[in-house]
Amino acid sequence: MHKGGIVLNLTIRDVAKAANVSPSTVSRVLNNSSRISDRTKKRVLKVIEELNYHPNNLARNFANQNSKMIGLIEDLNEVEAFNNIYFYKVIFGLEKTIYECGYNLMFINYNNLENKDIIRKLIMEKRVDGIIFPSFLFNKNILSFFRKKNFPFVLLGEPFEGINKVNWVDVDNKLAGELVTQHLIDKGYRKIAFIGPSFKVSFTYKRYLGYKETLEKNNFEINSKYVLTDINTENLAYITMNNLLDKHHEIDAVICVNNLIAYNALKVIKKKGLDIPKNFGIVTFDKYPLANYLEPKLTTIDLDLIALGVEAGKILVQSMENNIAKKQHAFISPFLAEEESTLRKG
Amino acid sequence: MHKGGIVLNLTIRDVAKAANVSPSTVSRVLNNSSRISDRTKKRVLKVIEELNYHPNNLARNFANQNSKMIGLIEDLNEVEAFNNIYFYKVIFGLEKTIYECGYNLMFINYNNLENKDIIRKLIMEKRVDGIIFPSFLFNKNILSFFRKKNFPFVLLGEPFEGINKVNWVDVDNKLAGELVTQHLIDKGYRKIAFIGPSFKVSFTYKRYLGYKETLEKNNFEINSKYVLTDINTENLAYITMNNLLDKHHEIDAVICVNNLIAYNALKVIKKKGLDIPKNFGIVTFDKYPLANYLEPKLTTIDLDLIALGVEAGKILVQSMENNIAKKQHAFISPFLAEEESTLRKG
DNA sequence: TTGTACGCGTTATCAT
DNA sequence: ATGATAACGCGTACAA
Repeated sequence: MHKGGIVLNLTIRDVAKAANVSPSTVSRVLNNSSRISDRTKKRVLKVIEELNYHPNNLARNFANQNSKMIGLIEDLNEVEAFNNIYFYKVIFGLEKTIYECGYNLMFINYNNLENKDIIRKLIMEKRVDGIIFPSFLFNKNILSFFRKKNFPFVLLGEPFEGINKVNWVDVDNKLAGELVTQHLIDKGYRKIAFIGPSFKVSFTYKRYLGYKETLEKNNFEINSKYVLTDINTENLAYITMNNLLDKHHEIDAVICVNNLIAYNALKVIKKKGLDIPKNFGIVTFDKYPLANYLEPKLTTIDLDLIALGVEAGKILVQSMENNIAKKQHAFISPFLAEEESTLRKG
Repeated sequence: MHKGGIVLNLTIRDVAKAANVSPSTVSRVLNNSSRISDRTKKRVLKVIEELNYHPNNLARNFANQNSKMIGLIEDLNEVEAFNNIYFYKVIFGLEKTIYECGYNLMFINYNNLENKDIIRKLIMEKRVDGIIFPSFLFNKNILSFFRKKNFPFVLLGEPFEGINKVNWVDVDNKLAGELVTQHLIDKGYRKIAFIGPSFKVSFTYKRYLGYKETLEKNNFEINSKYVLTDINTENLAYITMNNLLDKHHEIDAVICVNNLIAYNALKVIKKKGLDIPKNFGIVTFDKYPLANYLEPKLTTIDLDLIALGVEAGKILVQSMENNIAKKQHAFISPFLAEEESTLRKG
């Protein structure tokens, strides 16, 4: 296609002309919309093929006033390379799911932004048709904005408030805490410690709740001295575990909320000469990256984070296309993966 | 804004009316384009603020015939959770860089696609303004397509052919091999083995080249029996290392091309009772995820993969905006991070 | 079933 | 420095 010497892109009109139909017919074929005779449809398709015509997505989006794009906001930073497993799996599952539904994924790192009002911007400027973001960015203010706009979104992580008013997905961390605690009890461990970051980190608190309730259910005494939180550096994990074992020789198992804490706790346990799993049990959550590469390999509660991404995508697409008011949430079930660190007779 | 009872979005015309200027003036303010009187500019800006007007990005993209979107194609699969570190850092650096230049990132997982002709599709349909993809997807066919379209792109990884005809970024793997080999030599290790995946995996071969040339430079004999490749499972790594040490007691150091091979090699070395670092040295590439969490901690050649993403973004944006014919490439320099596994007097 | 005509919101060109 | 007007390519209401 040339006009005045400048190469132009093929349009729906060019196809129409070549196929001896009107532009709207071509459009209908493209969107395989209602009632087109098979004969013309085939003819048009053939011309499209011959001319190597590709619809201009910019024009389509404009005409439809949608972007066919789903925004994913994450908060990645440079140092925490260990977060990446979470990110990697969620984005894997999410992209796959939405792509199959005809959407593309736009990724935005909150951490890199100077303008923190990104959510409003994306929506007001019609850059995305739906949006997924971590629940820590959610609040009443944002909620009323979404309400007013009637804009579809899904939170990654159960929000602190309004859990029935919005779509969200999360790992069932309480269940994870229950599973791991019951496992230790079944294996005959009796004095079980719990060590993790701050309770403000929601999965820490949830896992703790599972721990606590399972102890209660089994009529175990709950000793607050066995519960250590606010462990946010590797060094602190080491020191804390060391103090704990010095003070409480009766402790015979520990639940570590993350791989890094487990790594350091394990170091302490080995240094003290305790025999794992015979005299001491240790467990953690999430298999990657370390749990299976320590000596001994750690029993973990493994989390299907790909499924988390898949669910987020499904819920979002559903609420975009059906425009349903009913809010959904998905709890991904964790599962026990027993390894050497608790492998003894119950 | 209402028309016939339906809520419409604010347009540039509404702003124009309210500010008593023409739509084109508003447009000029929005794009802070040439010569607008400060007075009108301020007035328009004030109205935009008051009305809470946001430009419709779909219309903008349509009018400009660009998407302000950069496509990143990666090939992630479900199982290889260890590859993700690479992915995480590259996307971090890339997104940051292009966002600052006014572009958004669209992420596509090649692995999830049934239609493998994604690159052409993205470009023909004008879904992206520039594209970044792994060099294994690159070939003559694709090259001629890009040439014809004059479309900007950057390869992740040095391509096998046409290295001066296209933009690409890569880690300087040959240098990495040199650094690590020279380090071992400086530390007094004399019989150095090399163990990795297939030479078809380009970084394996490059690291090997660095190893080989450094041995030559130091007048060390090159023994092909010390070079073991095609190690693509953990089990194979273990067996191969075991055989190697059984046959060649004189070996006193090993270079492991990745963390997983290093993990298994280390197991063998320890099982054989060799004293690290005193009598045996072991090194690997990339710090994450395992190198610093093994006993002993491994000396590594660390790779700044964030910088890789940053460079890819810079080169792409440059070639999009300047439309320069000159092809660029960036080699990211690796650096030695000495740890316990080679920590002895040279 | 197919064709005609117009509108989507912005930017660019050409006036003034 | 600002305004009027014509694209940009597609989808769709309405007509036939």
